[in-house]
Amino acid sequence: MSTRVTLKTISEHTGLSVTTVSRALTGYDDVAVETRDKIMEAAAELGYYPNLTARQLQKQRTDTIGLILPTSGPRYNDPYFSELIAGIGDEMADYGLDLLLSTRAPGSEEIAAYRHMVEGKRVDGLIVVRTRKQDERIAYLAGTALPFVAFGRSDLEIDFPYIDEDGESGFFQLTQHLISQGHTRIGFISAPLNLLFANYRLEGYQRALKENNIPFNPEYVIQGDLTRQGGDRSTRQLLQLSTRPTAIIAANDLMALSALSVAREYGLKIGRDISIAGFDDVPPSDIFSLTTLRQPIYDIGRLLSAMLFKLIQGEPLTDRHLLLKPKLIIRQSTGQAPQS
Amino acid sequence: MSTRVTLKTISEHTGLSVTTVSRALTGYDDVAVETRDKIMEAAAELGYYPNLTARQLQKQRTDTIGLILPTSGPRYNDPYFSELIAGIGDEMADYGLDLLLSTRAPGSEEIAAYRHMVEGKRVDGLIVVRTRKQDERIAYLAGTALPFVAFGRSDLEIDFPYIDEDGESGFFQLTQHLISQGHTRIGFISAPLNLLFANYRLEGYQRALKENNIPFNPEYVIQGDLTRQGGDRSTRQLLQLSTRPTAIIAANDLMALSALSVAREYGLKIGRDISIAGFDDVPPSDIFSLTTLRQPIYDIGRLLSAMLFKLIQGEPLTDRHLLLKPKLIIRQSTGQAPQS
DNA sequence: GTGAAAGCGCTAACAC
DNA sequence: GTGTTAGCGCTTTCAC
Repeated sequence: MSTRVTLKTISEHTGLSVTTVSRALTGYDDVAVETRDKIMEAAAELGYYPNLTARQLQKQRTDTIGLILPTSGPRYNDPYFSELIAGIGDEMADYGLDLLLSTRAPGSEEIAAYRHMVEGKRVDGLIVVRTRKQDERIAYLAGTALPFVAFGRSDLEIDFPYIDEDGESGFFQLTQHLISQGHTRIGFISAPLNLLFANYRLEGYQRALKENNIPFNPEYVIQGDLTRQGGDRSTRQLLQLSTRPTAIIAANDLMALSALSVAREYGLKIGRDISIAGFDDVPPSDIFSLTTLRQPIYDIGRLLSAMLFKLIQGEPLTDRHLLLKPKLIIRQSTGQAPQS
Repeated sequence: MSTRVTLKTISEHTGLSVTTVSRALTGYDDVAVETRDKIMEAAAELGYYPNLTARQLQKQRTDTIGLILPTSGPRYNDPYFSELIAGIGDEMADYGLDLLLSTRAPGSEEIAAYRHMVEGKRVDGLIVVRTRKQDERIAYLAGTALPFVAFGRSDLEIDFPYIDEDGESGFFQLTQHLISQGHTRIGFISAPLNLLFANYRLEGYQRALKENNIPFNPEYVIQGDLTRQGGDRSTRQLLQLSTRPTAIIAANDLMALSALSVAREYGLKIGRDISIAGFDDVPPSDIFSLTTLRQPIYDIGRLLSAMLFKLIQGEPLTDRHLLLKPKLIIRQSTGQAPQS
């Protein structure tokens, strides 16, 4: 059964040249109707399917885009990437493009994976996610002819197409909301500051404090690592302070959910004794009435793909830079500040 | 800059034939040391990187494995797949294999995606996840020469390599545990029964009831859909019964977490008024002290990949079938059955 | 409308 | 040791 069926096979079966077979199958219209029918029939009968690798080599196009996920440690810990992949995958499927995916921890191996895809000519374009300070991936890709889009801005002096959520505005809004509920001691569990979005979120928080003349207390800012464990640790640190915060904002939902749990353990009633909020609105967050900023990750995946597809097609982009406003979702985990 | 550097380029620069260049670069030892050095140098200088597509065509090997995720609807909703992808991606990276990923809802499009990968010769092997009743993917692949492994067993009369968790034993254990705590009215939020694992889990639950002479009450079994929303709906249905269950088991954590939240809404104290348990032990579950069965999804991803790699290499498998025992993790969400 | 020839970039068999 | 030739399976001129 595994006798390979190629154009040649069909050519031999029909007595027509490989060229004609190719043209008939590709749907060219300069082929006589009856030859086409004959070829189609033979192809169906033989179970022909084009060898995509051969086609790629010939066309110098892979119809594939690349995505390299920056992992960290054995556990992945974030529904975030699931959503993103689904968005990208679904959109790419609409365009008939495949997705080549790798997982690699930041570092030299990661760049090697990029080189592998780019210089090995395995993809027509790339999506970079979770941009970092002085992002080497961006720097590398910018020196390349390959189209790419990023989820996240950059501090490099390079112009490239991206989509980002406006974390500054989001966390400003959220902090502002908490302040309006009487909170002045607001803890902040940050993401690692080498991730660019972490900085924006922190800035939004700081701006809100400033505009409300609330002094910035460095003790209230803890650098978490976006994981459950990090959220747990950071929350404990905050709750052990002599004057503990009445509210805690975490840079992502996963850490906020951890905070929820730790606070309960401390006997605090969520939304009354302490307010807690996050960022992302990932699936389990609504279950726990977590106040958060909604970031439509699935849709962002689709948008990124749509942008990249246009770039690959050589079409102009209407917007090279898209800054999405996250939506504040107020739930039960935040409330009036306690009278202290 | 984008002048393609191929073997030919190096050949011209060094005055050596393409063949020799190829051999030197691939590390054959039948090349004179000085020619090799000369070639290496030229390659480095020119920034040569092999065209992987060309190599694939020639070697009839793609060094790529495929994974098609069965998605359903716009939201993906499950940290489960993130973990799995990380496991697969990390292991494949160790083998130097790439991962070609698609997302497709079950149906004809899905099979088309499989055909695309298989018959288009895009991959050397495939991983099938979440097996279903009369799984057409398995049936299709079994009729193919391509190596594949599955996460999940099958009800088809086909022998194929798989890894599965023993959901029957897991849910038997869990149900048994609840019964030993005095529960006799135990609700069960099932996964869709076309998913094979759903049946095993249900059977484990039923066996535990039977062995303890507790009559099976069909009203207590609701078919959920593994999502947050499904868990919510199903829980409400259970809690509205005239004699409501004192415990609820859900086929996955996401639904169990929903149940937790709904029960709270009903004013029930978790672990006292009602016991709730799930399956998976995904990241947020420990935060909410959910009793559950731990399934090491990341590791399963690695194991699946290791198996597939062996198959591709033509090495024999030590175990064609691996049935993992999930580990019962007892947390605060379950406790003694209330009196009454 | 159809076919012959060339070539995408690589590796492998076989000379020399 | 190195080069020549052939070929992986496809598409694309360019004749006829």
